[in-house]
Amino acid sequence: MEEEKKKEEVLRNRDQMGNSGLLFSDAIIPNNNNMFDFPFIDSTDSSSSSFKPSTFLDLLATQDYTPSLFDLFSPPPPPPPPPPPPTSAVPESSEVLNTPPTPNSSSVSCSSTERLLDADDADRDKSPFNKQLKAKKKNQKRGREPRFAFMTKSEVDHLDDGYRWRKYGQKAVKNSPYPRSYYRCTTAGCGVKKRVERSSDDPSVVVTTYEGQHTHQSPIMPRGAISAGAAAFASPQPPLVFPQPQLFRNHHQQYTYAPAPPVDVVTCGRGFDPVFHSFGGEERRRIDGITCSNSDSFQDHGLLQDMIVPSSNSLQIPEEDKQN
DNA sequence: CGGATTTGACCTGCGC
DNA sequence: GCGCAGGTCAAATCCG
Repeated sequence: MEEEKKKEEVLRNRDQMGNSGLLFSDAIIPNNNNMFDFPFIDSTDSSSSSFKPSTFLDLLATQDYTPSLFDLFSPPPPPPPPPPPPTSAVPESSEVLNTPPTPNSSSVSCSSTERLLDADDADRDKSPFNKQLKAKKKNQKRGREPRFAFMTKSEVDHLDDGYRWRKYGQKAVKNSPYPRSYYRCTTAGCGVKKRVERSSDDPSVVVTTYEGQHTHQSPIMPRGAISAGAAAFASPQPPLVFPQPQLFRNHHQQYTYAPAPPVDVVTCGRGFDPVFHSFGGEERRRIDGITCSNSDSFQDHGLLQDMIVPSSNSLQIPEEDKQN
């Protein structure tokens, strides 16, 4: 019963989001598949062939050198990618929406990752913090950093993802009664930022957007749990990591996919399925060709459980990658 | 007392 | 060029 209600709620949210579109100017990529079924080929990895786990779990089992789940979404090393022409429809910044695991969060959606790290971004990642900030100011352009967005149904705005964040600003968002909070990773040398805001359409949904990649491991992250990510992207260098969702430990979380994104991301065949349950669940089921796991029967596999990943075909693949 | 948060001001990009 | 909105800074304040 409860499950049914949850599903309905998720669907509702999904619809709302779909109709109104998230605030994200960035693309939110919907996925039809359970994150774990998703082949994790990050667009970043031009050679997706290197690693194609069939499920997230596979990823986990495969590699462990990477600390965070988000690694999966880490942008590829440095492909000097000439920004795809507008026609390519590849948005400057695609984001991956996933579910941030927090106690209060119940549903999440995921989008795609932005893959292009322009030189500027790369520099920032390497440079000291203040330098990054200054650079940012100079090049304040939206959608340039790799982003990873989560839509979480949560009562709390700031979800604990395992990293330490420091709030450095808050702004009112146009067309939204809810303010947007800006956080920066407090780890020295790590310029990862994240924005947290509530959906104006559905106040119960918190949209968390991670920007940049962690240059360190999650301070409170149990190593094995999430390492799969990096592997997924087959990125030879695991240094950069996305915020690690410690939230994934929470059970009974449902995930919702964001509405179809205006991105040229390759979306799954038919839109996305709004509700995804924690992966690793025993009762995975296919809905419309989508594999889902039942949150109720969900077992604790670590943070990853709650992660929902876009299906392989829903993953946005950069033009350059596609060509490869 | 040190670290985190708040909050108004400032800067930058973008659309008109 | 101007105004708006988003993003960041930094001083003040709060809290453990």
